[in-house]
Amino acid sequence: MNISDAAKLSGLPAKTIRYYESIDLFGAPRRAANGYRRYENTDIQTLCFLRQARQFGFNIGQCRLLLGLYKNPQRRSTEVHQLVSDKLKEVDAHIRELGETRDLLARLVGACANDEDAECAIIDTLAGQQEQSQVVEESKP
Amino acid sequence: MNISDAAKLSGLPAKTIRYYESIDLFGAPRRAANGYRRYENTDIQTLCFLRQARQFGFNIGQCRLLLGLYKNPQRRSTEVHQLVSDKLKEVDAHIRELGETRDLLARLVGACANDEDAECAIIDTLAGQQEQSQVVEESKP
DNA sequence: CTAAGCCTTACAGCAACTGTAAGGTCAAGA
DNA sequence: TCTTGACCTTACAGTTGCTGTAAGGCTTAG
Repeated sequence: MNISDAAKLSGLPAKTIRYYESIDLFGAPRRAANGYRRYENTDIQTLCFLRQARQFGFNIGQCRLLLGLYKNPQRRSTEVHQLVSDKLKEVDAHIRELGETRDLLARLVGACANDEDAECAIIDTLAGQQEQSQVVEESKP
Repeated sequence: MNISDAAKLSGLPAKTIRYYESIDLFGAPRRAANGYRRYENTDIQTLCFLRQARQFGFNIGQCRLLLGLYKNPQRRSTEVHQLVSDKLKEVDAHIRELGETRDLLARLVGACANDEDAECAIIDTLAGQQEQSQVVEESKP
């Protein structure tokens, strides 16, 4: 099948499939006489694997590792487990971080008068110079 | 003061300050005779504002808007409120999305035997072809 | 014959920086 | 005075994971 069929079946844009080929994430398929890429059903499996892994937040390097395990019949499931639980920790950390940002934003929203006045607690907070402990002298007055 | 002082005081890398100048987010400061950028204390306020806004997840475009409001004494706090509560909604949506990913990952981790065997529920799940409803015929068999 | 709809490559662009190279400036110490 | 090191400058490339665009070739239906 041609690349657009592979795209439909895998759920990845054709452009992305070519991109994965260009970075050697997905092996180059054989070509038809006219130069068109020809994909097999097994290629679709692999492309789906990549789409899913990306959807789960694995970056390209991690996808490469996962794909190596996927293709390796001698893999041990504990290796896969390790990769995925590391990613889980990563996502958890990200969620916590975002949660803190969320709370700070909520506090800002709550503090703002939300009226026609120029005075604004949000602006005041954003302009706060947390990093500045003292005023520095001009290098050359 | 020179750019490295401004960097220390604002908490932004000097490189980032130059970058903000290059994209017209932060106005170019006057130059000393030797060509060095000279920053005033009021510049530090603005740079801190930008650092904080970026930390809160506002992108450069949104920072531009916020900065406009910051610098405009005729602003109405409701405009600021709008921007920030929009961002809050954005962050909430992002957190929900990540939460779903987290749950799916946790399910994967739970399903994996985590042993020396090659059989792995994670690999099986990732290879699942959700998008594929039927096998497509070869375009040219 | 032509028009649409595929396919190909190559290059540019996105966000928001960060790294590197190549060179100018400045203050302190031997 | 020379030199060393820490600044500063610009310009360009690289990062991540694609996506858009251009320019052209192939294929198929009418």
